[in-house]
Amino acid sequence: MLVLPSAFVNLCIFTWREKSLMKLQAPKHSAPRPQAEPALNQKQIVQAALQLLDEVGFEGLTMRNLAKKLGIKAASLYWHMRDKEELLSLLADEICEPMREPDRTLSWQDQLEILGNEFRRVLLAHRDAARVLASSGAPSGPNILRLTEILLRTLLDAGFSSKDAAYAGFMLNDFIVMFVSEETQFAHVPAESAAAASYNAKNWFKALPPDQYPSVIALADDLVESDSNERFKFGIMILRSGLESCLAHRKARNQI
Amino acid sequence: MLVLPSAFVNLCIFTWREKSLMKLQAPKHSAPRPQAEPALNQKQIVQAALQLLDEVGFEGLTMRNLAKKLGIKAASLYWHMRDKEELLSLLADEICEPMREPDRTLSWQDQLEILGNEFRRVLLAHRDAARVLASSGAPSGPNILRLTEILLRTLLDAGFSSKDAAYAGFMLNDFIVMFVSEETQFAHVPAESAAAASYNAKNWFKALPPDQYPSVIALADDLVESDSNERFKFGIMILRSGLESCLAHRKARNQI
DNA sequence: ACCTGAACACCGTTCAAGT
DNA sequence: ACCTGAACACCGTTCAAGT
Repeated sequence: MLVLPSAFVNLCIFTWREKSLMKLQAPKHSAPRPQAEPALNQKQIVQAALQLLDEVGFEGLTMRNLAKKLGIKAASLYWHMRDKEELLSLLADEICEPMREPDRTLSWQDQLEILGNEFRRVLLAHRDAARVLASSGAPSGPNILRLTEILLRTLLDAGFSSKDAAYAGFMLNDFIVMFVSEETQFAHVPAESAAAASYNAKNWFKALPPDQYPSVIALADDLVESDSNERFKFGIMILRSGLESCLAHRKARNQI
Repeated sequence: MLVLPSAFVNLCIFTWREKSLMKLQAPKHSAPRPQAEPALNQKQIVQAALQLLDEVGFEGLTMRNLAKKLGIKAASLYWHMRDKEELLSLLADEICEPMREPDRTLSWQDQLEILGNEFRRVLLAHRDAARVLASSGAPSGPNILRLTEILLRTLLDAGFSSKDAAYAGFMLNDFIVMFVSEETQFAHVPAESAAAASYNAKNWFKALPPDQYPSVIALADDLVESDSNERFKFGIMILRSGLESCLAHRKARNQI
C-alpha cells in the first residue's frame, strides 16, 4: 500500500546527497537498440539484486557483492545506474510489482484493508523488503506510482479532502513499512538463538525495579513476543476506525 | 513517547550481529573509582556524540569522527563501549532525557497526546534525533524505560488489555519516530535548493499521464509540501480516535 | 557503448603493544 | 586502567583507460 514513504519526499526534495534535481527527469525511454542485446541491462541487474537480497539480506546488498554476483566489476554498475540510491528505488519498485488491486466495488474501508494486506504480503515475499522500501526514496517506479494512485484514489473516493487524503496516505504507508520492518527484523537469526534471546529479554524486563516499572514488567511478555498477524490486524483496525471517525467528523462539520 | 521502537525488539531478541545476549545484562554499576577521574568517561563520550550529531548529522556520526572530536583515536572508544550500536543506544537515551511527564489527572487521551507532543519536541531538539531512535535498538536506558513505563501505564489505566496496550504502544512510538524522521529529512539542505526541488517535484507529478495517475496529480501539492504541525496533529487525531473506538468496542463486548 | 583497473576517501572493529 | 599503532576487511564512487 502506500507507496509514498519517507522515500517519497526523499526524491521530491533534492536528495540530501546534493546531486539530484536531475533524478526527477522523465524515466529513461529505453533507447531503441538496433544491434544485439548488450551483455547486461538494468532489468537484469535489478533482478540479480533482488536475488542477492533474498540470499544475504539488506546488509549484504552492496554494489560490490552485486557486481560479483553478476560476474562484473563494481564500477560497471555505474554505467547502468547513477548510484546505489537508484538501485534501491528500482528494487523497491520491483518488489511492489506483484501487488494486486482491491475490488473497487467494496467499501473504502475494505479496500484500504485489502490494500494493506496486499502491501504486507508483497513486503514479506522478499527478505528485508520493507527495509528496501523504507530507504528507497523514490516514487518514480511505475508499480509504486500505481499503488500510490490506488491508495489516494480510494481515500478521495471515500470523501477525504486532498490534504486529509495525502496525510492519511503517508500514515498508512509508514505504518505498514515500519510494521513489516519490525516483524521481519529477526526473521533470519537461528530459531534457537531467537528463542533464547526472547527468554532472556523477558527476564531482563521482569528483573527491573518493580516500583519504577510496574507496567513494563506486567507487559513484558506481550512486548517481547507477539503474534504478528494479530498485531497487524490491530494496527489496521485502529487506523481504519480512526479514519472513519475523522471522515464522520468532517462531514458533520460540513453539514452544519 | 513510546520508547519501544523496533529498537526494542532489537535488543530483546539477540541482535542480528550475533553477539549480544550479553547486552541484556544489568547496567554497569559504575565501579567505585578510588583515584582521580579518568580522562574520559561514557557520559562525556555520549555528550560529545550528541554535539557531533548536531554538527554533522547522522551520516557524519562515525566512530572515527567522534574520536577525532574527543582528541583520541577511534580504537579508544571501544574501551568505553562495546560497539557503535551501544553508542546509539546511549545517545537515544540521552536524547530522551528532557522528556516531561504529562499530568496524570488528565484524560488518557490528553495524556497520550501530550506524551506524543513531548516526544516529538524532544526529537526535534537535535538534528537527526529521530533517526538515532529509529536505529538505536535498545530500551535499556533509564529515560527510554521511564517513557515506556508512562506510555504503557497510561494505556493500561485507560482500560486496554495487556496485549492491546503493548500493540498500541508500539504503534504510537513507531508513528512518532517515523513522522519526525520524515519531517526532518531535509531540514539541512539549503533553503533555496529545497524550494527548487519542491517546485520541481510538483511539476514532475503534474506531468504524469493524467489518465493513469489522476489522484497523484490532483494531490501533488499536498504530497510534496505540507505543514508538519498540522500533519502531525492529523496523525495523532487518527490514532487517538482509533484507540478510543477500539476501547469502546472492547468494553461493549465485555458487557454483553 | 560498455566494461575494467586502480585508486580515493572513507567505514567499524580488533588486538598486540605501549604507559 | 586506559589509550595507541597498525592492521583487517570492508564500503560507495570516480575516472582514465581499454575494447
